[in-house]
Amino acid sequence: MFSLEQGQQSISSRNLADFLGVNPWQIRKDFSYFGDFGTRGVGYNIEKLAKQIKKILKLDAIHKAALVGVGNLGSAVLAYPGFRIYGLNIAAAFDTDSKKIGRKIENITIEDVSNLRTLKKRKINLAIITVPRGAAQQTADALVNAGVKGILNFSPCYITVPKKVKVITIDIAMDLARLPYYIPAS
Amino acid sequence: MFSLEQGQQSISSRNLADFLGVNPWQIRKDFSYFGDFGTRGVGYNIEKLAKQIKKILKLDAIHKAALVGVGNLGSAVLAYPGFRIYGLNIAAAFDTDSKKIGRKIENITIEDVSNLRTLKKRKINLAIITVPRGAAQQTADALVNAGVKGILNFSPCYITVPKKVKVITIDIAMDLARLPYYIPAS
DNA sequence: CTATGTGAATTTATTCACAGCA
DNA sequence: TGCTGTGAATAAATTCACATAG
Repeated sequence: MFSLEQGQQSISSRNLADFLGVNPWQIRKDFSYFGDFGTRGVGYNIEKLAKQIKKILKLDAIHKAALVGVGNLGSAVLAYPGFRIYGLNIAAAFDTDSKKIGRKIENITIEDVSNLRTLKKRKINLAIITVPRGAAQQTADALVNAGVKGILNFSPCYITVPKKVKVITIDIAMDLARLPYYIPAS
Repeated sequence: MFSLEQGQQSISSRNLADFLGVNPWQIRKDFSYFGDFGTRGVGYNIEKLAKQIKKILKLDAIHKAALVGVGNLGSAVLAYPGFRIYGLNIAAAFDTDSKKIGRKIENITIEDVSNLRTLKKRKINLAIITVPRGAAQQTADALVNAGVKGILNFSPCYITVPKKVKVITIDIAMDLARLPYYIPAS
């Protein structure tokens, strides 16, 4: 179905399509919308392709993010591997619990939420909300005030922000709820 | 923009559309594909509508799920509110750590992963994987063996399963990486 | 000869406009 | 009159076919 040797320079639309489970012409059409970065008769240079895609997705620069709420979920997110390959860097963590403040987790010192207003100065404009549901909105308000432009929200609730701010909400229960749809009736 | 009184019986396609941020005719067209469950001149009976949607999404029955890996992330998922409204019930938790086995968390006793094979007997066919990346594939294999039909995977890696099994992977880093795309260059 | 890039053909989705029912 | 449900019109996405570059 799919073969790609270690150290290979290029990949064809067919190889990519097989790997992703789509058609070759979809790959080619989609790429062509952003310019022609393939070589006829050969395929797509892997390094060049990765660079192009990162530029298109605006992942060609380092982005710093803050995390608010260092409970179980927050700790898990801080320990989550793989942020780096997207150019992401969790640069600060905040909580309200005085027992946690000052402690270090994953090399990051937990700060009091009152320090959130320093985010703009520190050029952090992404944030992750992992606080209890009841505190989500006020946390979002504080983040927006601190100049944050994008929020990843793990609280199972709607939060209201100015429309210049982008919010992505991850509702674990909703994701789990999608599964039964694909399962044939027993 | 949107008004809906407490205790109201029906909702119009316009109200729903405003609330969801889409057009009224989208609502009507989409619903019509599944039959006509609205009343002309009035709107959609809320209770009936909810029941229909639950049936379409196969959420009209209780689904039991198991969680494997009771670390920070697993504990957070067990404590996550809101599973019930989707008819979901996390009925079992598993780990390999003998220090955790037997302990109770959120009223669920943590079992040894060797007990996974009992899932079929217990009619649990959904599972959540919150184990470290290196253990994800073998966990998935054990789950498939135990008759699990749907897996929600929080490990940032591809897992291979028979195609009759549905996997939804949540990669927190990838979700965070989506945000910069929406943020105007500073 | 191989694999891209792209117009043209086809299919699918969205939007509109209004007939029909409460 | 008000709002749904749906055929028709429009727009968008997908698929095809092939000229073209390496």
